[in-house]
Amino acid sequence: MRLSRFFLPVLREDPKEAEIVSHRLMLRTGMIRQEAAGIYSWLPLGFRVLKKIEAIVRREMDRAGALEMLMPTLQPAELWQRSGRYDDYGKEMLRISDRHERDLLYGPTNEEMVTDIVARFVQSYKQLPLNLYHIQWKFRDEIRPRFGVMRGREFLMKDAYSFDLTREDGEHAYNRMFVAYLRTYAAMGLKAIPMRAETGPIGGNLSHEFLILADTGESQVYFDAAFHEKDWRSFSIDYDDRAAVAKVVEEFTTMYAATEEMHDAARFEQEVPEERRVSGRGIEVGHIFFFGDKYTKPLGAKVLGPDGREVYLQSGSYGIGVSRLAGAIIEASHDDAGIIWPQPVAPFDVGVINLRQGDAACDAACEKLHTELENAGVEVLYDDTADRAGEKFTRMDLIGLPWQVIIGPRGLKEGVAEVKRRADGARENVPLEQVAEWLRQRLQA
RNA sequence: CGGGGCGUAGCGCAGCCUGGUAGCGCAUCUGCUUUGGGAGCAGAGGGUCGCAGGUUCGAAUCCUGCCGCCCCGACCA
Repeated sequence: MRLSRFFLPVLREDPKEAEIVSHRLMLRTGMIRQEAAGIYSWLPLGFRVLKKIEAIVRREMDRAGALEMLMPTLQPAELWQRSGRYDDYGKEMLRISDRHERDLLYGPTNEEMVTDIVARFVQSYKQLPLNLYHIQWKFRDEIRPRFGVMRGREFLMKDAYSFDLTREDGEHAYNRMFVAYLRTYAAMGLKAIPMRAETGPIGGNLSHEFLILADTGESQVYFDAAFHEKDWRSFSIDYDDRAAVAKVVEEFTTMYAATEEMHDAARFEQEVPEERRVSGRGIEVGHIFFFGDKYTKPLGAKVLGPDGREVYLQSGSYGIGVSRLAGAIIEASHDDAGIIWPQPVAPFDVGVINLRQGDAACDAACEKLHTELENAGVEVLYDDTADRAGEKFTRMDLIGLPWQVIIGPRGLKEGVAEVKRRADGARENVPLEQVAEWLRQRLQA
């Protein structure tokens, strides 16, 4: 992609409304544009990140046996009247009426709808287990939207729903999602600590939140430093092996970790040696619930079991804030110069900087590398603009692509390009003809 | 919803107190010179001063009402 043909409206100055770093950087890099309080357009750069996050979430959900579908943003009120939540949900739910004055709502979540689908089509235990998910925009009319996409009113969420015959099966479904979440965050270069959570308006009795640490987090968290020593890399797992899945869950839930609401200071002090007690701020990036028949009962989702008796399904729901993650990742990964994207979610893998646009040798070398990289399947943003060198460096650091290739007359005399790693600023001169392969190897690693 | 603040050019701001018909920096456009960490010179374009009413010869400025946005608190992916 040539920068001259891309849409990258970077702002030179900090927008005054942005208080926290991710919001500021998302606005400055032209990832998003605010349309109303808590409602954003995703411009091309931001949209690429959103798609990357979504792809990782999708891959891990599919891997864990969940099935992707798509439910609408608008839902009939009637469905929610049956579960009793039409009144319970309060003002946070956006209510709409159509031309026939039928009551609709912009979905804040989809338990009712998915349960209704399952109730209609699933009659036998032989059709279980079932886990359906979608990645769809939600609307919650927050009292106070803030911090950009971290607490928007409209936001993109992956929500999965499991349906099983027995409580044991249901808990295994819960555990599968738990493990899938660990893998998902790890694949984005994040450590998300699972913590026991309150169930809120979703209801139920088994629930965990996943939080990543960042100074600007909205939750106060307390946990055992032993979490830092865990192996967070994507580990392989057989999702059908109940014992293996349960073991991973146990491994990540026995150490103390709690948010403010669930924190028990006495227990914390008793279970965790003083030097390992950590407290800090966290951002909630996922929340999973197991709630048994809370929704299946009122919505009539029941099947015949092997014994010929009717039973209500055991279900759970599992959410990941996809759009919030874009902000959360920036909170966890940036420096004074700008964003430092973990490669799996970076909008492009590599930025090529032509220091002397218009110079025949520089143009030729950049064009050639640009083509080589694209042919090799590397996502590259080539700064072919006539801007000055300093502006190009600053802008490239700001948008935070993992790798930069700097090509100018000075290096060309030696037949080299300078390759810079954004994360730590490490630079290396690489012979021009080897740059594409050099990068390809590092991107695969 | 309670408390605080803001709305003037694409962005950041001044002007408002003390009314006289809008200005600065950056950005944008043209030309020339520059070119390895946000260049210089010369010129140019761009504003319903959030909206509505009122006071006045005259309102960005004073008064009233409304709208929008941000920040702090109680709730949430």
